[in-house]
Amino acid sequence: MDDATINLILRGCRLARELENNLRNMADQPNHLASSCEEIIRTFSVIRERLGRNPLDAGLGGYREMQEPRQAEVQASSGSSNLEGWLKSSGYAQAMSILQQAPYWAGMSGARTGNTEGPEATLEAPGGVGMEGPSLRTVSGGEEMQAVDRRKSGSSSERTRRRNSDAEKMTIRVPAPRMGNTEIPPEDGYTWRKYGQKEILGSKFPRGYYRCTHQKLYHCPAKKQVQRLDNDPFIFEVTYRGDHTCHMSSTAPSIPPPPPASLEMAPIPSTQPISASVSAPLAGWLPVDFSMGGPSGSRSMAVGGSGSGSGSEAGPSTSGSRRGKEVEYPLVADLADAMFNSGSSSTNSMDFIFPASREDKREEEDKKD
DNA sequence: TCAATTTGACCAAA
DNA sequence: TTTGGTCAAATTGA
Repeated sequence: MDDATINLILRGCRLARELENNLRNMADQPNHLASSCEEIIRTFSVIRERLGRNPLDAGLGGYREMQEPRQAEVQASSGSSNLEGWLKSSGYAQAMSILQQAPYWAGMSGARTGNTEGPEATLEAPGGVGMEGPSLRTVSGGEEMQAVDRRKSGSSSERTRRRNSDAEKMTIRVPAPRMGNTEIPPEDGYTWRKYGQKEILGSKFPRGYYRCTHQKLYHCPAKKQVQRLDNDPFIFEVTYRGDHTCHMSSTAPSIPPPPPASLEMAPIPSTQPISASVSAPLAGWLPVDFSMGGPSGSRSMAVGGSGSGSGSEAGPSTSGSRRGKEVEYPLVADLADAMFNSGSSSTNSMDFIFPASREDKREEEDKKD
C-alpha cells in the first residue's frame, strides 16, 4: 500500500471522526450531514479503487472494516413507510432512538415490512453475515406466527409452528457490550422472557429465544431471537417477530412514559428521506410513537441501576439483572438514563410502567367474578 | 412463594 | 431425516 492510499485512509478516518464528533450539532442540518457523509463515502470509494476493489461493493462497509464507529445507515429502497409503521407499532423506535444517539452501537440499517405483496423488500446486504453488511435487514413478510400450546389445548394436532420463512420478522444487529457482561445483548425497550436456547447448525453460538413478558397477560405475540455472529462475537443478531400488542390491550397499564430527553435534543424534520440516514427519519417520527405507544413499548430502561431487577425484568437481552447479574452498559446506560430518567426518581421503573403483578391479580380477581 | 432461567424433549416444517 | 422453534419440569434466586 502506497503512502497516498494510507493518507487517504487516514483522511477518511478523520472525516468520519469529525462527523461523529459533530453529529449532534449537525443533526438539524441534513444537507451538511449528507455532504459530509458523501465525502466520507467518496474517500473510501477511492481507497477501495486503489486497493483494487470495486467501489460499488465498498459502501460503508470499508468504513466498518476499519473498526471505526459505524454510522447508522438505512438501505431501505422501498417500504420505508412499512418500517415506520412497524416501528411505531412495535416500539422498536425506542431502541433506534438509542442507536442514533450512541456511536458505540454499531450501525443499523434497513427496514422490515410485513407486506408480502409488491417488490421484494429484502434489505440484506450483499456482504451477508458479518461485518460487511448492514446491520439490519428485512427477511420476509407474511402472517403472524402462531403457536398453539398442545398441552393446554390437549391435542398435539392443534399445535402449529411456522418457520422463519412464513413469519413476519425483522433482523437487526447490535453490538454486545464491550465491558461488563458481554453475554447480554443491549436493551431494546421491551421486557422479554427467555423460553429457550438452542444450538444452531453452523453457528458457534446458541440462539436464544425470547417472548414478550406480557404474552400471557396481554396475549402479546412479540418474540425475538438473539444470536451472536460467528465471525464477530461482539455483535448480536436479533430477530424480532410479531408486533407487541401488550400496549394496546384494554387491560394494559396506561401510564405514559416520561418523554425521552434525547428527542428534544435533536429535532429532525420528518420529511428527511429514510434512505439517507436512519437517524433523521426515526427521530422525526419517534415522538409520534412515544405519544401513542403504551407503557410496554416505552419501557424505562432498567440498565444502569434504576430497576430493581425483580419481577418483570425478563431475559438477559433486556436487563440481565436477574440473579444479581447486573450488567453495566457504560454508554448505553448513560444514554438510557439521559433519555428516560432525566431528573427522574430512582423508584422501580418497571413497577411504575408495568404494575404487572398487581394487574395480574386484578385480572384473576376479575375472572373469579 | 413467586418469577425467571435452564435444558432436555417434543414436534412440525423443510 | 434434519433442524429450528417451543414447551414445561427442574432449578435458581430474590
